[in-house]
Amino acid sequence: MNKDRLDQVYAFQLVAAANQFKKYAHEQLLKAGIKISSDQWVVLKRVAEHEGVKQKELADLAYKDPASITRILDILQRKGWVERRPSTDDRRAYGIYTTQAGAQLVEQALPVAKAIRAKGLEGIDPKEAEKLIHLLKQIRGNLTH
Amino acid sequence: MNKDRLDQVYAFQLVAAANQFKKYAHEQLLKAGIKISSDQWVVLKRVAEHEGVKQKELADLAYKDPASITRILDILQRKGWVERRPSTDDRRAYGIYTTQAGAQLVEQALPVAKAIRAKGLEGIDPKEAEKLIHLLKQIRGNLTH
DNA sequence: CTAAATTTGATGACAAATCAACTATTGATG
DNA sequence: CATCAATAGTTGATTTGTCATCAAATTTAG
Repeated sequence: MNKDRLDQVYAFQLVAAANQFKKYAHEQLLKAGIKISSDQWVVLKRVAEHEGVKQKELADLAYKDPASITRILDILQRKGWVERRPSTDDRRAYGIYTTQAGAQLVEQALPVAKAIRAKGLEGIDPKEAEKLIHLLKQIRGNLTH
Repeated sequence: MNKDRLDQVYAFQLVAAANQFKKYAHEQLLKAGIKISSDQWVVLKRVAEHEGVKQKELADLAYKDPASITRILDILQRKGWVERRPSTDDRRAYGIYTTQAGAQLVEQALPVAKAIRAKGLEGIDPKEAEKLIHLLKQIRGNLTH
């Protein structure tokens, strides 16, 4: 009757589910012939949705640290999926753009990403899924100063 | 009205909430004078609950990779909180035990850990929290072969 | 306009996750 | 019993997250 049993602690399930999601996503994308990680995908997708976005904005959009963005962009650039173009109005900043290959890859990966998300929600009522999103947002808010 | 907007995609919120939890926990534990990460805490707590546990069992209990367990135990050992004692019945394996300092630290950190979890659930109905745990388990199950 | 404060991005250090390769030991099978 | 597969743990490589620090550029104040 130990209330602290780890498998009943939400935080534990939260971290475990997040890890499993990343793992499954990476694996499924690989299986589809797309060598991209879950985090790289999030960033690439955001770039595709906001061509010319600055790294700082990207960090906000993806809820990631600017340092993480720097490194993920390094990888995406190395793979030839995005470009950094010097910003005209601010010489400290870059505008980030997808390359043709990057845009193509986004189109190719979109249905896979959708299938991955659907797989996670199998057997879960859409209403419940809505509630889940709301709860996750609230938790994150509670823990953010 | 884009249903795919990232902030509405559960996986995105899942990962963001998990990261935020780790971050907040680390920060609060530090503020309480306890230099331990969220992941180290999970492992240390499990060791305290299962003195003499083997690393493989620990990996299962904590939903972590054996390689992660090895490295986290290295740190916990370096900090003087756990011991690896050669297993008598299997010369490949170790029994993991908390040291006196480790056991003390668990006692000291327990209320802090509890407070951290409570903070995350502020304003959330306990029934909802139950549901959250269930949903997270189901998602993890859906994505696990 | 100049000096101070802020912002953007990069980098190094550390922790952690994943995968693959490796050693040592154990267990099973012919 | 000898061999061979499975298991426990370690290690290296790569990616990501967080923090702290830094340089360069911009903005704000005096």
